[in-house]
Amino acid sequence: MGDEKSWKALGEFIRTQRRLADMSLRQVAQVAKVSNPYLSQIERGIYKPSADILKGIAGALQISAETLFARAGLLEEESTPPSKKGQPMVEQAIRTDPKLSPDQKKALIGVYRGFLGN
Amino acid sequence: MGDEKSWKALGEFIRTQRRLADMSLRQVAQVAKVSNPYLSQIERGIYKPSADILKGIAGALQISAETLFARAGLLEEESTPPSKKGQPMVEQAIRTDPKLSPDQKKALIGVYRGFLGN
DNA sequence: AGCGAGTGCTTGGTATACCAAGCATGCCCA
DNA sequence: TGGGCATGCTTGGTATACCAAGCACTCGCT
Repeated sequence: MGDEKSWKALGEFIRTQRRLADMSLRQVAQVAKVSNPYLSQIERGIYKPSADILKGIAGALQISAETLFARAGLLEEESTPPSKKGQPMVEQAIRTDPKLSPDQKKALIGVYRGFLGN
Repeated sequence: MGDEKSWKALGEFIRTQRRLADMSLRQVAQVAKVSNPYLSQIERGIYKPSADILKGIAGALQISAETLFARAGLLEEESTPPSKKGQPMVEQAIRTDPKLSPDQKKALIGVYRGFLGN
């Protein structure tokens, strides 16, 4: 059922985030309350973590659980309830901010997109 | 880790929703691609369904997966109380962006304020 | 009554999520 | 050179999520 691929990608995403936060396997594992080998295996896509494990990992990495769920393909929707559908709120707000120069806007949006994991 | 109580409540919620949709265990189970005994046990709080099972059940009951995840206590409630007027649009948008971690939000806002200061 | 089809539940078993202990390698400092 | 100490990984085992088969019951129908 699980698409295999999603899980693999999820693992890589987690590893990336962990390295980005400059933390070791054991550090994250301890905070997330899982064993370090298991975390390792998750990162390599060998096992599919259950939901509460995912939540723990998200907490340890200080990223939102929703993000991980979405990455794992467990949430169908990109929650885009209000306003504009094509563009995220943040980008829209940045673009329309009169106090920012064009270069600054570009930089900010760049950082923002970087954070989203792309 | 899982609060026991949440899982019990989740099960009752699922059963309620199922009855409300006037469906039998087997019907929902088939659509959700789980066995009917297992679904029964989930409804009685005996087992904690994994995330993809939850997603399947949500689909079968035509309710959003997010709702179930929230019920299961897997998503911390975002509860974005809207609009503070004194705050710039950009900061507000950043703070309420579900895809950003707290640290990332802090960083982004930091960059933004830095730009305004120069 | 008797049966057929519906309901939810119990039970034995299998697959897999998850862990404790330990291995292998690399880095630092005496 | 060699012993701590950190890193990520392997392995054997346990707990539990999940299923197939079947039980006990109820409700219409004839």
